[in-house]
Amino acid sequence: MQERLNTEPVYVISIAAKLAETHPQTLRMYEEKGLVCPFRSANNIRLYSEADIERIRQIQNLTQVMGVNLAGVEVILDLLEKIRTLREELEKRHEQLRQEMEQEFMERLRRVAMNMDPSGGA
Amino acid sequence: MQERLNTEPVYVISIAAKLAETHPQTLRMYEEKGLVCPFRSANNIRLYSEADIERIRQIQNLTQVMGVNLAGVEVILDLLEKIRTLREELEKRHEQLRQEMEQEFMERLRRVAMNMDPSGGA
DNA sequence: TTGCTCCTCACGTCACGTGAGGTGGC
DNA sequence: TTGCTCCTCACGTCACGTGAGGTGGC
Repeated sequence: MQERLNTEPVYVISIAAKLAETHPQTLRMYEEKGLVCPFRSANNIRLYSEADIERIRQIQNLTQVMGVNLAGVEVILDLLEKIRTLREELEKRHEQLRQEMEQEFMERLRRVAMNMDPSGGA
Repeated sequence: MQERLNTEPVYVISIAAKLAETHPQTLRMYEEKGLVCPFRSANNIRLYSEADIERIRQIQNLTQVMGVNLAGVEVILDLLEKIRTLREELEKRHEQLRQEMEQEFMERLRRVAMNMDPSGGA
């Protein structure tokens, strides 16, 4: 439906639980274990964002479908994040290398040109 | 002690269990779940390699220290393997890019030289 | 008042580790 | 025979999910 995830925390716990097809008490447990940390309103009510819901769904998939416990979920989510970071970092390094080599090329080209046409050199 | 891991399967289950500080029955369970698959001798005896022992230690660390269950261990070991592969792959691509750009440089240099010294060109 | 929220306590179920028990081949 | 191996069965413990019970503010 939505083109991008709404990161504004807007869902109270009952709605969040329905959206992620789980139980409010389970969400409170996830928070206690530091797995999903919703915003709190001024009067202490938990408020979940779309991103939170998506994370809850991912956790549900790991626990219910794959049988992973919450200690495992924590490690796995960290590793997935690490993979994402690694990919981005290496993408960046790739681009950086390309630019460095382009610069080196220009430098070498300049030197070669100076050798071939001494009148232009110092 | 050893410089590199011996991949020959040489340890029977009691020795393997002692080396990894666990119990033979636990190793049988790991095998049943497909986590550690030792060789079998002609008379059906399990034989573990150094690499197997190292993997068992890694599993022990995940379960005993970090509290991850075996379903989680399976996912985590897969992800760690994926990270290793990803790193190697991108290392390779990095080197490949370097060579491609070097080739491109030589090509561009050749063209420039032809322009600057028409007598040498066709 | 109704329907939500907050919290804590407790129970059922299941996975994992571990031991026991009985077998068989060097 | 001794000490290993193989296997299966069963129990204790713990984590997780879930419900109940009692509170408080729109």
